[in-house]
Amino acid sequence: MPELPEVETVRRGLAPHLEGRRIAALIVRQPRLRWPVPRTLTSRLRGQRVQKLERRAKYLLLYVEGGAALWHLGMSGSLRVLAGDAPPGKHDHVDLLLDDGKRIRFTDPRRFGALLWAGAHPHRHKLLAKLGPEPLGEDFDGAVLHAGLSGRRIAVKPAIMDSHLVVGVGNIYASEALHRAGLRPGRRAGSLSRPACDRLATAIREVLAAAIVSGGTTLRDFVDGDGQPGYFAHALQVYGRAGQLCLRCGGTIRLSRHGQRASYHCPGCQR
DNA sequence: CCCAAGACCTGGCGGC
DNA sequence: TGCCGCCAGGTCTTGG
Repeated sequence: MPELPEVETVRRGLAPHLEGRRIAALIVRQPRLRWPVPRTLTSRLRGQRVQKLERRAKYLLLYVEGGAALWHLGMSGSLRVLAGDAPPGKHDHVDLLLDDGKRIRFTDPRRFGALLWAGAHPHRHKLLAKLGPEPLGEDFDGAVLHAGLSGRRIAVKPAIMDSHLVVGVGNIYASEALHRAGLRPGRRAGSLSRPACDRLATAIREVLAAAIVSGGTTLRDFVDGDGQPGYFAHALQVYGRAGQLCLRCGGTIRLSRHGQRASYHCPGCQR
């Protein structure tokens, strides 16, 4: 479900509710997520004041005194703010209760999400230590992309989805960014010229930034209220549009597959 | 090191 | 209706 823009929007929606508040309790109804939720997490968080809610890649980092908890939404996870008591549904695995009576509820039907303790130096945690640069940060550009892709024989699409190269490019935005850059998803990663990498890096940044802007309106309603999540609210140019016309050149969007994942591209304007 | 495939889960959909 | 196979926005782990 959540790609980087969604996770960032959730962070922005949640942070004002969390930061500065004290955690009254952590209720874990279903500890069996991607990895078991540590039994000790409850006592680590209870009574602690939330210092900050940060995002790294698609992970949320909940900082308290002594360290940070690491929260990942997986493929089907969501977090939302509830005002008070509300009977949990089948997939409402975790509640974080705050001292003002609010309840942060984690729902995740597929249980690919994770909730872990990352310690006093969370960025050194195994899951974060080897991640590539943030796509919207200063450490990511065409040069980094070019260096990371050179010599690689795999298709460029799965290559840019590898979080060791750059984080936060999920299946939807990989297709969208390649379309924006005019590159076929099946192109050998190592065949991209430096200018092509410049275009692709820029496209990745623009696509993600635009999704954060548009996601901010739809997803915030979801986090705070009872609207529907706005994952498809963005103006997608190719993703999910097989057989339809390309909005740029009028070609017909094609569905292909790289690895096990669906890719969409326009043969007319992507080389 | 590189790459492809498998693994973890549930739910929704189309087809018979 | 019911069952079956396939698909889904992630990403770590394994095996060649």
